[in-house]
Amino acid sequence: MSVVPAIKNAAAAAVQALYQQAFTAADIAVNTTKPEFEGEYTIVVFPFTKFSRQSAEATGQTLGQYLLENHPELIAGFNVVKGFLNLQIHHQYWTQYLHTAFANKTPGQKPANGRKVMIEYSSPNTNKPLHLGHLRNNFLGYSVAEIYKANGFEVIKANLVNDRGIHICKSMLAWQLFAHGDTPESTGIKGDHLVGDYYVKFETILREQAEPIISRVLEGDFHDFEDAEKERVQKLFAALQKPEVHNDKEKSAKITDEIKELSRNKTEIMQQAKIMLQQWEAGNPEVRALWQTMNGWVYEGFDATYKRLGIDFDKMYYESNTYLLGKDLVEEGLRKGVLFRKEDNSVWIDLTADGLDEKLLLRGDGTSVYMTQDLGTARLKYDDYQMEQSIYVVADEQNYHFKVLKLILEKLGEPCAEGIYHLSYGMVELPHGRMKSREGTVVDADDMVDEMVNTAATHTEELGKVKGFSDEELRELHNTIGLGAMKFFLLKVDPKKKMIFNPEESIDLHGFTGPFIQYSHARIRSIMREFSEEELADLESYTYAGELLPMEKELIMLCEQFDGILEDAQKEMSPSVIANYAFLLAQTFNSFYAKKEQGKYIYSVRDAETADRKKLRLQIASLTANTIRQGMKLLGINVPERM
RNA sequence: GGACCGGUAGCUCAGCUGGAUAGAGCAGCUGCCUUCUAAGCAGCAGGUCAUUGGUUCGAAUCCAAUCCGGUUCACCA
Repeated sequence: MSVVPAIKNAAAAAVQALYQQAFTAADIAVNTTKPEFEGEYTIVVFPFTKFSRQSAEATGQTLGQYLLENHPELIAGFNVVKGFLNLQIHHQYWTQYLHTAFANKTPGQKPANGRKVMIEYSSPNTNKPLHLGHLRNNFLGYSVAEIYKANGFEVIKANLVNDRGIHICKSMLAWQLFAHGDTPESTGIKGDHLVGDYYVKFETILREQAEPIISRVLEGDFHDFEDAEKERVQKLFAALQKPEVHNDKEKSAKITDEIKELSRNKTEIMQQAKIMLQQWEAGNPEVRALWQTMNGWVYEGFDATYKRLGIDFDKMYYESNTYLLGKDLVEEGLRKGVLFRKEDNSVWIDLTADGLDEKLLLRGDGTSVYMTQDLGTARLKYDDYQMEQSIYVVADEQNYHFKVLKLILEKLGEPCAEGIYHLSYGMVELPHGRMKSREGTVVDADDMVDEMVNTAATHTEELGKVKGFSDEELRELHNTIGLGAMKFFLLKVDPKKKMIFNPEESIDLHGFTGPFIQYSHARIRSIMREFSEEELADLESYTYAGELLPMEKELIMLCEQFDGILEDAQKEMSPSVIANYAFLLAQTFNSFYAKKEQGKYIYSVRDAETADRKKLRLQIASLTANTIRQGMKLLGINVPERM
C-alpha cells in the first residue's frame, strides 16, 4: 500500500480508538507538507476537534503521539502547527520502497481486475482528412484507454467510422464530375486528402449555384420553391422584414442562415447528391463500386496517419453496417409504450418529464435518424462485448445528444444503458474562434505533424548534440520529439476545457512541454550510461541504510505517488493528471541534478561522496526514469535515450 | 428563452471531494556551461481567483444571485 492510504487508514483507526468516532479513511484530508515545515505528509486535524473537546493544537499532539506509538515502522516523528499535524515518514519506508521499485519497468501497473470497458474514439468521416480536432480526440481516446489498462481493466478500443451518408456522396459526385479519373496513384496525393479535395470542390460549386437562389429569395422572388418549402421561405422572408428582427443581428443572421440552407438544398448539385445517396441506399452497383473505391483511398490515408500517430484500435465499426440498426429497438419501444407514433407516422419519445424535449426516432417515411442508429449501435456493442462501461470520446457540442441517448436506453430498459459514458472534451479553437471548413481555417492533421517534426529537426540540429546518430535514428528522434510536443500540448489541458491553438506560433519545446520531459529522461539515461552492466546489476540486492538528503527523499516520494496519480487519472478520465505529474517529476529531477552548493553539485551521482550514496542515487535515477517513461507511455509519448 | 459548460498573473493553464502565505510554463528582467546533456538550473517582477451576498473555525474551491463568453435545444451527423 502507498503511504497516503496507509496514513489515512492509520489515522482513521486512531480517531476510532481515541474518540470512538467512525471516520472512514476517505474522510481524512492528507496533504503534502509545506516545505517550510518539517515532515512529508500532513493531516488536517480541524475536523476532529468537534469531538476531541480539545484545541486543534492539542488534538494534533494526541493524534500524532498515538500514530508514533502504534505505527513506528511508518511514522518517525511529528510536529503540530495550528491545526496541522505534520508527519515525518520513517526513512526506511522510502529506502525499502526504492529497493523494491527502482527496477520496475512498468511502475503503477495493476493486476487484471476482471472489468471490461470499451472506449470509442476517433470516429472519422470518410469524406475528408483528419484535422486538429481529431488529433485531440485520438490522443485523448488512446491515452484514456492506456490509463484504464494500467489500472487493470480490459479495454476494447473501438472506432466507429462514418463511411456513408450525404457528405460522402458529395465527395463522390464531385469526383465523378471533375476528376477525370484521377486516383491517389495518378496524382501522388494521399487518398484521404484527394477525397477531401473533391469535397471542397463540391462545396465550392454548391456555393456558386446557391448564390442566385439566395439573392432571389432576399429580393422576394420565391419561384425556386414549391408547396411547403415555398411557404416556409416566404414566412422567413416576411420575418426578416419585421423591424424587431431586422435590428437584431443575431436573429436576422439565424433566419438568413435558414434561408441559405433551404436554398442550398435547391441547387442542382445538391439534388444530384441526394439522388446518389438514394442510389447508394438502393444498392446501385455503380454507386456502390465508386463508394468502395473512394473509401478504400481514404482508409489507406487514415491508416498511414494512425500509424504515424501511434494510434490503434481493437475493433472497427462501420456506419454502413450499423445505420439501419435501432429500428428493432424502436419497435420494441412502441410495444412497451415508451415511444409513441404521431399522425404522420413518425415515432417519438417524450422526455419533457425529464426536463428535455420530445425527440424524433423515426421519420414519417420510416427512415431512421442519427439517434436511432446510435441506439442500435449501443446495443450491438454490448452484444459483442458485454462491457460494464462504454465510453464515447466525442466533443462537447454533443453533450445533449449523449444525455438523450443514455436516457432513452434507460427508458427502453436496455442493459447497456448504465455503462454509457460520454467523455466530453472541449473543441480546439483558433485565436479567432472555431475552425471552419467553409472558410478554409481547418488545421490539417498531417500538415501539423509534418510541421512539428520539422521544428523538432531544426531545433535538434541547432543544438548539435546528436553526433553519431544514423539517419534512421535521427528520423526517429525527430518524430519522437515532434509528436511528443504535439501530444503533450493537446493532453496537458483538462479534456473538458476548450483550448486555443495559434497556428502562427509553433508548439513550444521548452517549459511545460513534452520535449522538456523527454529531455529530462534522456539526461537521466545519460547518467546511467556511465555505469557498467555489473554496477547496475549490483543495485538489485542493495538497500540504502542511511538518512536521505532532502531532494533524494523528494524524488522517491514523488515516484511513490505514481500509483495514486494513475488511479486519479482513471477516475477522472484525464490524461492531464499524468501530464502535470510527469512534468513535476522531471522538473524536480532537473533541480536535483543541478543543485549546487559552494561550487559543487551536491547530488552528483558519479561524484557521490560514498559508494553507498552512489548506489542510492543510481537507484533514484532509475526509479525516476522508469516512472517518467511509463507516465509518458500512458500519454502515447515515447522518450528517447539521447537527444 | 430552457439546459449545460467555462471566467485564476500580459498570454496559456494547474489548483476546485473546503485547509497553512494561490502555483507552473510562456513572454519580460538578473545570474549560471573548466558541470553526470544549458531542450536545463537559480532568482526578480507580475493576482480585488468575474462581481455581490451567504454557509464555515477556515472559501479560488460549496450555495444563491448578477455580469461576461461558449455550446446546445434539426425529420443534419
